[in-house]
Amino acid sequence: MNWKERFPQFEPGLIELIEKEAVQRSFNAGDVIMRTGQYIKSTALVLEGRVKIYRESQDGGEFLMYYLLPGQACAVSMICAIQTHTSEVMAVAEEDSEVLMIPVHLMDDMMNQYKTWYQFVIQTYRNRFDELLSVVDNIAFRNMDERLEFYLKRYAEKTGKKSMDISHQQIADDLNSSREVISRLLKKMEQRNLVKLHRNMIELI
Amino acid sequence: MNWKERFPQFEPGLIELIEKEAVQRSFNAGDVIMRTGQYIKSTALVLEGRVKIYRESQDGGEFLMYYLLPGQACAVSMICAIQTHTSEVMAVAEEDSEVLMIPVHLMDDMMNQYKTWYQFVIQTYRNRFDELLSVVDNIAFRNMDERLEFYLKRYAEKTGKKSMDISHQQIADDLNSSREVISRLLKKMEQRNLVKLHRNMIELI
DNA sequence: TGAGCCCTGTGATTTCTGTCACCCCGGGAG
DNA sequence: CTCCCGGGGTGACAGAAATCACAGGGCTCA
Repeated sequence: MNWKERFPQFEPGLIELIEKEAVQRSFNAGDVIMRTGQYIKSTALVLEGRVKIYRESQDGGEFLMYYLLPGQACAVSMICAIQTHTSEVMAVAEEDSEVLMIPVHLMDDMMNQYKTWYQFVIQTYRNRFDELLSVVDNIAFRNMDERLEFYLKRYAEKTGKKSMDISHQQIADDLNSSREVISRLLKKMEQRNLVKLHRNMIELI
Repeated sequence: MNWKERFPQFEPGLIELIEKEAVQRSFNAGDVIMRTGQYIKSTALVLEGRVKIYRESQDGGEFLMYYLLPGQACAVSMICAIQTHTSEVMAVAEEDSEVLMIPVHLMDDMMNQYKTWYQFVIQTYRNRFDELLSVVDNIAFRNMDERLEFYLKRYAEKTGKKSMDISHQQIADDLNSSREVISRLLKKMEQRNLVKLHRNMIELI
């Protein structure tokens, strides 16, 4: 699929520029696209697949913030890009993914010259900010059982599937919890007839 | 103090427009500037004082996100403004404050016509996003004792004072915790010689 | 076929936090 | 001055979650 179809709103001049300067890269499921502390050289637009953005703590903990789907971009990479910062988050391909990498040194001009670009950037900030807000809500106000339900619901939404191929351990990592806790809570959900548990797979009901 | 001195970066045309269309309002300490669920009619720029932005849960819990100081603006009000949404956060004056209210229907044109304005908006998004990230870090990875230390440090930074006039109950509210827990943790901090406790006042060391 | 690994279930224990109960103290209102 | 109220200290307890320990089952690979 041609990348332009993912971003039909972009104006011709912008498309030309991207065509000339950006690089399209493929990642396999599990590949790290951007690492915490890494110097950012490009802004990433997702074309295909699914990218997971999460935060890392000093002592090895992880915490999932949100997913990027085709047509979306990483707000953090834009933020850091403009300031020539290092990344504050990890980006990992959760499925095989196609990503368009736009060199950061172009950002300033693109913002100035292409209205459709800065609209896209603003839109991106807004969406990520909103998602971050709901994430804050969850960890600030909710117990693990409710957070788990939210997690599963969101996962199903993003993948569009009712059955998710994921282990309890992975969920625990994403929620910065532990496997046993997740297992127990899932068991309870199964008893409430909300899910059906299988090996490496959870079915939503 | 004239509001223009708070925003020296704004270009002449923008200043004129704001002069003509915006309204300056005064709030006393404790006044609610924006309520959760309220329809947003203006974007707020802080001129004087200190404004607290926090999230509310359905069941009465609060959770402090960050402070706005003079020269800063509420990213959330911009987000909602552009989409003509309702507010997702509370904004309360923590000190007597002066706020410039810019009607939301102007936002689109301002973004298009005034470069200094959209730079300001982008900057605002970036800063708030960054703050939100560090907030997420704290609640996701840290225990209450570390969150408390972070809270006190930030409070001292924002006010520029080493002694803060605040009750344990207020801190507990901001952290969505309870008074007893905060009291105990503060006691421990006092034993570690990090603070000195007084009635309605905490001294940082 | 057997070894090793990962996934899952489950009990026991511990730590952290929230909640309840009750205390004292200081300061302002009457 | 006394009363009352909000601020703060503290113990006891409850519940959530993390941690430890261990067992069984399935899958892969030699």
